[in-house]
Amino acid sequence: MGSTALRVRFAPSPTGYLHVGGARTALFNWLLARQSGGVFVLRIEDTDRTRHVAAAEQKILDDLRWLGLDWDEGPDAGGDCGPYFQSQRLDIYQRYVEQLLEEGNAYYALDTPEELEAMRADARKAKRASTYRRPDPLPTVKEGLAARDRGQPAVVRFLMPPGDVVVHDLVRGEVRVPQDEMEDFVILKSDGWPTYHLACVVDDAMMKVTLVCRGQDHLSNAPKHVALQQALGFQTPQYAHLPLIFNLDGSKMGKRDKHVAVHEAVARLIRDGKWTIDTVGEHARIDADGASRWFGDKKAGRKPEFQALDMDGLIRLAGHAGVVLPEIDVHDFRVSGYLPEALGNFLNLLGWSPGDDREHLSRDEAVAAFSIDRIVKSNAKFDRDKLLALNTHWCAGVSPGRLLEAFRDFTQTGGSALNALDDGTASRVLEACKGLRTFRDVENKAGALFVADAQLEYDAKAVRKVLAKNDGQGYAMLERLLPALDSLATWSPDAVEALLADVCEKYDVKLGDVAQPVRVAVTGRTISPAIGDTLMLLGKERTLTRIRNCLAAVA
RNA sequence: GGCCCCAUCGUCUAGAGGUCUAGGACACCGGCUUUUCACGCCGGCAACGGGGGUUCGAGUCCCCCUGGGGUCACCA
Repeated sequence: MGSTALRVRFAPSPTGYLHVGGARTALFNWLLARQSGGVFVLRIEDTDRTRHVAAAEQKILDDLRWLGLDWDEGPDAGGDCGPYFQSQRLDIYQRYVEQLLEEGNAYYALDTPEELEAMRADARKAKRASTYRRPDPLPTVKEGLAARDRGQPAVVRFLMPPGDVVVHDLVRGEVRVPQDEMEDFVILKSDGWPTYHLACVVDDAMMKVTLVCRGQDHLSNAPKHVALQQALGFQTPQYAHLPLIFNLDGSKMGKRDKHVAVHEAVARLIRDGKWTIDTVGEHARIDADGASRWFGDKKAGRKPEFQALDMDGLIRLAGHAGVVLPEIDVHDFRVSGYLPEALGNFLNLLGWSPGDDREHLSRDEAVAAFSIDRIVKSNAKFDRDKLLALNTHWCAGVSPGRLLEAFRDFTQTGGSALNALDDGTASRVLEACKGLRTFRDVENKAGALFVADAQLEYDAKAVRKVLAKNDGQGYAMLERLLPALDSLATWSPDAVEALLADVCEKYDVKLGDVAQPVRVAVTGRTISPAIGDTLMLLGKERTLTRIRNCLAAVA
């Protein structure tokens, strides 16, 4: 790998939460750095002022940390190549633009949007790839500046030098792009901010990045970047372009998916008369105008504007509408009760494999095993079933302490009612929920134990099938059980289960005939931890209270 | 549409010319376990897109076709 240490970077743009695809890229870069003693740089590419989302950086950093990916240089970490926000490096880009301009490698372009559109149309008709027609003669810098000062749109374009460009990609080999495929792309926007291409090339050079590992959607950018590097006299880093990740059905994993899912549910609620537009605003905590823009108005022919609602509002709205959001961001999985160990393991296996039959890799094992030449070339699909299986595996394999820690993050981040539990209780709940697939399972299985007794809701179907059937056989069983439980001296899972077993023998019935009525009576549902654990968690008093309440309700 | 990239079970993948009657995992199907839901255990189904070459021999190399994807912005 040469004499200098490896320096890699992850460069997200703060437009929302950390996407799983981005997380995979970050993970691979991190792995590369950690296994080689190299440096992992985090850089925020916030040069798009229109798409910038407030506090998005913090969310991204937070989810990166949650995944266990730490960076050596970047926001909160500092470093010698900062600042690590592109919005704070504007003067640097300006310098290089001037250099390019002076050396005749760039020029001011004064085309109007209409002219550009016309060029695109022409190119399409002529079946040409590049659309931009270089002006002849080129405007001088003076003319450009003058036009800009007059308020005319003026951008700076890179003057693409003649000759094909070859990119040496570590996963794809040599990629050659013919010269006429590349046009004079914009490097400085009319608002004075750099485009991605310029900022990225300049920063990678100044931050001494030796290897650029990113998604394959950037492959077609690589030749442009190489040409720019040559014009600026920069060294070209090594490149590795990762295969892309799609939904199982082949569609892209876009954040639109979430809006669409919620929108459909809300439309249904409104159609059924259960909600109005005001309800939407209320739940999403946005004003009436925002709500109506987000939802759209069919009669007025107004399409939904999804940007009217940010992700946090959308999450709130989804909660109220009873929609499980399609999970596409790291944060979604965090809120859904996944372990970072599992998500990381899963992402690690998307586009890479260790080469043997191992599927379960700890982070340390991944650091040891990872290598760029084992990266797969073809795109992958995100199979949630497999992720679920991995999560199940890690939930079972992780230490009780670690599981508790992760569970607390889940209840906190997702706003679970179980967040109120103390550590001791939470541990016992986790223990009683062994076999869990996600932390949501814990909520579903044990949540009813922690609502107030008077608030306990009974599932009608469960009552019918377990308690009421056969002339109230279940209720009868409860009547018999009540005094026995009441007089039970030691309240432990074993003692409770022994008592139930005795009852079975005494009345010659199956364990299910006695345990299920109790379960339904104390939880309102047919699902809960093992009956001994369920009653233990509930405590003797509340168990008896709930059974009495249940009996009283039918009396 | 131009250009670029890719192509093994439904999915993630192993496979770097003979050891491939193609391996593993998830999903699925059967069975076992079981007081619910899960978990767990055992077994089964299931793939080299098509056509040409090269070679004694091709899933593995080459070409074409087909299919999928990316990209063609003053977004990154």
